[in-house]
This record gives sequence, structure tokens and C-alpha cells, in this order.
Amino acid sequence: MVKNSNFVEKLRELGLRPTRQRVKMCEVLFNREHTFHFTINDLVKMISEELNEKISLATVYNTVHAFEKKGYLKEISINSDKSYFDTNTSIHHHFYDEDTNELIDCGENDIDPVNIKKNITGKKINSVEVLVKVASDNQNQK
Amino acid sequence: MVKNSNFVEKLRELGLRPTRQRVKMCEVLFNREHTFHFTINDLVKMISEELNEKISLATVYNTVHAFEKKGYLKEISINSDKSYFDTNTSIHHHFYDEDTNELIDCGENDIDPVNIKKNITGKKINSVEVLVKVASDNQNQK
DNA sequence: AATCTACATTATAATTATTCTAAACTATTG
DNA sequence: CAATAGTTTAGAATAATTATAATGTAGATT
Ligand SMILES: [Mn+2]
Ligand SMILES: [Mn+2]
Ligand SMILES: [Zn+2]
Ligand SMILES: [Zn+2]
Repeated sequence: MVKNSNFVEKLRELGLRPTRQRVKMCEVLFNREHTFHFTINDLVKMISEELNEKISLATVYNTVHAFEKKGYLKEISINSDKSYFDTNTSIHHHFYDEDTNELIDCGENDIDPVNIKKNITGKKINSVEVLVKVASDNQNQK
Repeated sequence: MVKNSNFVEKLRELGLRPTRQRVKMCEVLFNREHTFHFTINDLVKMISEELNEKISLATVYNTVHAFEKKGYLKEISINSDKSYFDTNTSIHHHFYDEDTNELIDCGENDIDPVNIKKNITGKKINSVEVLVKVASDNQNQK
């Protein structure tokens, strides 16, 4: 979804009613310079700060899943405790900082194309994604 | 953990008391030709079938985490609904069949080494793993 | 502008995975 | 064989997520 777009119109085009809550969620999620990663809890906090009225947790779940289904959010699996979502919906790679639990997008050219030499009969490849786990480089861990 | 090994001794070496439950879990998990992927629920079912007495769910969780901490099991994140574990504890890549939710290990030579051109300052790379999502190749999806 | 209606939001309950608790049990040691 | 420290257990607690059903509202119809 495009930054600074008219979210009311965008939602209509998707066949989603532009309710107050959905428009606010669009602003919080998509009206920014860069894509980012979040949990449902992060998102609820962000909305609560920007919005005066409160929003129901159920609505946040419903709307996140609606946006995911429409292809404007992507779920990322790095941790089985809770769901992480990404406003960057392209196929892309991640660094995962095991110290801070932070997820960082890999740039287009940070990783060379991955060469897959095996194929599963009758199946086609939908995505190839790399997860690079990093942690602090302490030599002084004697 | 090595197939057909004396699990009582192996557990002792790890500093884990070789209780009936732990020995049975070793047999179910490690006394087989090939490594495999499982959820806690899968494992409880497998144990229940092989074992006459019942085992507590808490014990299965405790023991899986004990084995994970000792490096004999590895947690795999592909789905945020539940935890998947792998008796193959090496750094390796996976195919994930989106039709069947099946996780398949990549062989040593199925994917060329991944070339990472970026580094995060102050962090070292702990692992690089590829997830290849596949699904049925239906041309007849008109 | 008032009314209608399908869809959305909400509070709350239900469900599911996982972890905690504290009492009963058992492998090991002396 | 008793003592002890670690383990198992049932069940309660917690946390994330989903379901329910009553209430609200966007957009259409009058
Ligand atoms: Mn989902
Ligand atoms: Mn774990
Ligand atoms: Zn990302
Ligand atoms: Zn594997």
C-alpha cells in the first residue's frame, strides 16, 4: 500500500469498508517512509498512542488478517511464541539479532541469489528466503 | 544422539537422570534410521503408542527443552501456531510444502552455499538457513 | 435527511499452546 | 535401606489467538 495515499479509496478498491479503525490502521502501518516488522501487541500500542478512542484487540487481529489476505502484510516466522508481521510484502531475506530479537531486512544486493539444485516432483517453488541469525561478537567470553 | 546407543549411559553423560520417561523419549526420537521433524503433539502420540504407561505433557515439554538445551534437538520456526522440532540439529535448509504443511530437509548439496555480502557491525553470523516454500504445480488452475 | 441493511467493531468467552506449581515419586548415594 | 536431590505428575495459570453475539456504522435506498 502506497505511502500518503488516500486510504479511504484504497480500502474501497480492496472491497474493504473504510471504517475509522481501518483507516487509522492504514495510516499507522503504511503512511511512513520505511517498511517495518511488528507484533500484534506492538501495533495495538502504536494505534493507542495515535488514536484517542480505543480499538478492540479483536479488530486489530481481524484487520491484520484482512490486510494479510489482500497481500498488504506478510507474516514472518522467526519465533513460535507470537506472530510477527512485515509491511514489506516482497520475498526478501532477514537478519535476526538473537541478542535483541530484532528482525532486519536484507537489502536487494546483500545476499547473492540462492541456487537451488533440487526440485520436488509435482511442486513449484513459491519463495526462497534466507534467515541469517547474528549475535554479539564478544571475544571476551572467557 | 546416536542410533542404538545405550541411552541410559548417554543420559548420564549429559548429566540427566536416566528415568523411564527420558529413556523412552530417547528411543522414540533417536533410535531410528533418519532424522525427522515433529511437534510436541506428534511426539506425545508417538510415545503413547510405544509406551504402555502414560506420560505427562509437562514431562514431554520439560524433556524436549532439556534435550534442546543439550543440543540434541533443534527448534524450527515455520509456523507461529506451534513449535516444530528437528532431530537433525545441524545447520541445514528446508523445503516447506504449503499444501501438506510438511517440512523436508535439504540435502548437503541441494543448495549452493549462500553468499552474504553485508555484515552487521559488532555482530557475528551464527547461522544461515534457507526456507524454500513449495506448493503443487497445477497448470490447470484456470 | 431518515431508514435500511450488510458488514464491522466490540467486549467477552472460548480455545490452544505453553509454562508454572506443589505434591508424589524415584534414581542415586551413603 | 534410608536420605536426598532431581523428576514426574495433574492440574492450575498464563498468553496468544480465535469465536460469539450484541451493538454500531458505512453506504445504499428511500
Ligand atoms: Mn495468520
Ligand atoms: Mn523453546
Ligand atoms: Zn522484512
Ligand atoms: Zn530439518
